[in-house]
Amino acid sequence: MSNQMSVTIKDVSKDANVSIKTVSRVINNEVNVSEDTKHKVLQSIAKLGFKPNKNAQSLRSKRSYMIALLYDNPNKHYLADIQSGILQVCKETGYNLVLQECDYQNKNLGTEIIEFIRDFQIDGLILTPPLSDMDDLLASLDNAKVQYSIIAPSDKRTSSSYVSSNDYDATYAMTNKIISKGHTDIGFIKGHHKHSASSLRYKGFSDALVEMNIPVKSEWVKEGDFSFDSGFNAGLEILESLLCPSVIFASNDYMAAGVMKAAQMKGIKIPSDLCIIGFDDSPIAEQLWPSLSTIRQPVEEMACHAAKILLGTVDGLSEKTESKEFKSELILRESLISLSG
Amino acid sequence: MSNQMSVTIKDVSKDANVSIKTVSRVINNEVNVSEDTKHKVLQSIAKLGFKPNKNAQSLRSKRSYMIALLYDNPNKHYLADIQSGILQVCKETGYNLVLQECDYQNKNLGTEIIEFIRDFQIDGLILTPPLSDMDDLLASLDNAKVQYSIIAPSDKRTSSSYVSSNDYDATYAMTNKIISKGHTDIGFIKGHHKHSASSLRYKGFSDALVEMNIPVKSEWVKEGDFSFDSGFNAGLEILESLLCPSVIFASNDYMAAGVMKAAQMKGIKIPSDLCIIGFDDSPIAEQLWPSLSTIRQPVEEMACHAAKILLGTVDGLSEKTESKEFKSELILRESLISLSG
DNA sequence: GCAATTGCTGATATCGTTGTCAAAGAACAT
DNA sequence: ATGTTCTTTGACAACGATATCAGCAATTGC
Repeated sequence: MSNQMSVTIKDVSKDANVSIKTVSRVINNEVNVSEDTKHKVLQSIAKLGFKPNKNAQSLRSKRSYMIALLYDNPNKHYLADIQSGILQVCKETGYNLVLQECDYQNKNLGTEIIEFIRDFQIDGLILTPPLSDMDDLLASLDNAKVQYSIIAPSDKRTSSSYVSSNDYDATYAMTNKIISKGHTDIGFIKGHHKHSASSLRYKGFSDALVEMNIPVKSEWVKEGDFSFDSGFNAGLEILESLLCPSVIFASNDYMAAGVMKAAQMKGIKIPSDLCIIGFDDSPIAEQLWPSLSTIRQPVEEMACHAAKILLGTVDGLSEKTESKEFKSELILRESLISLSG
Repeated sequence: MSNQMSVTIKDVSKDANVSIKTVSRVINNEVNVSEDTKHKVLQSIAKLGFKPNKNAQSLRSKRSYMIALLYDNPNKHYLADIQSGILQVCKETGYNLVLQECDYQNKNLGTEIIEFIRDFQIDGLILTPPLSDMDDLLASLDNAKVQYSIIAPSDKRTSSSYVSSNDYDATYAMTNKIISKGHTDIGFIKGHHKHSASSLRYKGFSDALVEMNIPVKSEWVKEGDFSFDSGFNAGLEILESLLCPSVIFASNDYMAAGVMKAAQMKGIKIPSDLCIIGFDDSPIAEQLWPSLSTIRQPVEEMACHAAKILLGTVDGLSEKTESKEFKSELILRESLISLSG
């Protein structure tokens, strides 16, 4: 039978025959509590099944034990992975996650976020692209002394706390892999221009080409926005050129899937007539036929790390965690083959 | 410049020259406050930019202004839609959403959920399938007097608060549509057996066949678990039968996509050799080639409604919202054509 | 040996609300 | 005029934790 009334710090203090302050000290792992009393208190806590009341803690200590995830990203798989990474850490540390969808085009975004934090006394934020790419936003957060950690490609180092991915290196490596298979006619579909990942991925691609003395053909380079439709349209455009490339490298898997559909509709055989490469290793990459060669970033792990960083600075109890760059992995599947003839 | 210290009810009471209790009354829309004082207080609130402190409110009133979404569902698009529906309502009402991933096989699930609610003083729950299908879980929640609303197929009426979908009618209608195109050899892939939607969808299918005097061929009926892989495997099995059906109807789009890949790998042309039908209208349905005929449920709207129902019972301020059944819509795309010959 | 420091503990104020209860005045009934 | 009810209001306690500060004992320094 569970009691209607919940156990409070007062009950524990009575049971353990100490003051409530001492119980509080034990809960918060403060120094200067003798081993004896600590043990006594912990026993009473376990015996009574005491759990501190979050609201009372928050009210008094001005901390909410809540962190918020800010996002403006249509990719639901990406977001879901981010969420589960953060939730893992939250579960361990007793924090709670609040979701906040933002509009990156909103002029008052900074103000609204700071207001949101004040209203709910949010302890810290985790920002994902493209929000993590907005320097002015980060500046206002810094200015308001808001704690946050960001998940972003490797060129963003404005924040002291970040988790980054090596987008440049990844596309550079993949492009070399493509070239090593004998291809020289390679198209590219860029991502949304507001994401810093977009330019980094393109730069990795073009640098690799240039380094091998392969010219970048501008009619084979299109700009998408990471959506399936934009990939589909860009794919159609490229495939209507007089001369078609033998490979199209899209900046994410959804756009790559769009290219694949466009090619299939035009009767172009994949991979014999056209190879397609994506980025992200979304579930769809494996589900397409032929399956998509792509690049995997450990998104969930990155989110996990971002949460640890944030809680390390926000929560005195947790240990500090360092910023870190995560490495991507090339995933080679059916959609990329050696150039025949 | 925003003040470091935030404005409290005390500041408002001083400014409006009333007691703090009267301010509290105005905030909470209590009766028996004269129009004059109410107006005065509201003006002071606006002037000072006062926002009640959630933690203090929660501590005193024993309500957290947080609701939780419980789920155990691998379909990320579905979850994302559910989330955004709930978040819309939360934003309007000032509530907050907490995510809680559950394991439906966990023997102690009921106990753990009740503990979770007690710890965080969660005001109410929203349950999604398959959790919303677990009668024993719902019973323990009822028993613990936990407020919740459920999103589930139409046969679940244990809770007084539910949002339901007409899965039976939808597959029944789609099956008739298939038959009207001249098909009689129709395979079916069931969903995960723990979801009540699975049996309802199958029943809608088989009832429609039986009613038209078309026998259900058991070698063309397989059980999947809503995942792409399970659809792929079930598809392979069916397509290796001596006699292949001219249509395969899968209980969701991911399984349908699996079937499509299996067929394409075996060189079976879609839709001329085999038509494929899905369920859910996930984004992938439009992205496949040929695009998938499927059934759309207004998931986001349903979640929105579920949140309104919950807050109607939890929050005295919100108005009560009634339970409701939402209708599905048949989406006909390239993957279904009339039987030729 | 005495002062200064350190380690441990508890009494009490406090966070910002809502709940309880009583009081004052108006309205109405007798 | 008096009693009863209803409306409106405020003083003060309470929610369950942490913060402040003071006190006492044990240790250290000289």
